[in-house]
Amino acid sequence: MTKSEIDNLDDGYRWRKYGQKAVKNSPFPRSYYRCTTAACGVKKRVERSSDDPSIVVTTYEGTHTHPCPVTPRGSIGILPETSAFGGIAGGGTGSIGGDAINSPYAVPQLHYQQILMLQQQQQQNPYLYNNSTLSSFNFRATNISTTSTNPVSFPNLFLQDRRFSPNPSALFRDQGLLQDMVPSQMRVEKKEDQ
DNA sequence: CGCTTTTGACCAGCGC
DNA sequence: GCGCTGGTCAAAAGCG
Repeated sequence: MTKSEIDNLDDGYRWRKYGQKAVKNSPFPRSYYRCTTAACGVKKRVERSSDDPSIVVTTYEGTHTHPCPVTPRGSIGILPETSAFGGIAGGGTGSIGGDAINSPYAVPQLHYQQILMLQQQQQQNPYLYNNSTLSSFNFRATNISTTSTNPVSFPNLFLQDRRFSPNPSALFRDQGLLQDMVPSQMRVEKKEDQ
């Protein structure tokens, strides 16, 4: 679970969307993605939480059989092995089964990408953010990696959602959502199962 | 031209 | 068996 107004979180892998469905208990559609790398059948589902639209629930299914690629579509997608999250990019991400959202591996990647996107958004829409919100992200980001030049094309991400949210700009208007984006609260730890 | 996204159709599982 | 729901397919369109 990741707190973000952006659905299409870039976790460093390349995904191809193969379906989208409206789900029963949510006004938001669920999107289905497959890893584009040949011989890697990892899938992920992306949906928005019904009771908190600012939360994106990403469910990974399967394990990547390849290292995290450098995505040619403008995102570096690389999480250094020496990062605070330690060796995530080595390929052992995700977990099989419905509880993949609780994977201790997948979540930090999303978190990292979010930081990069937030930095980008601040550059494009500085007036939307207060200083305290972004300063914490900048701090975390520089601690994670110094190569965080990730030109995520976030306007396109909103185009994707446009059909399903009558007024997407409302998400931006509501500064409260962004102010809630505290890094330590981005991931919902739910450790159990087995 | 190749790759990705969109989107309606199709299919399988499940509850009644 | 039927309807509902979630997941996948595949053709068409879009994009760089």
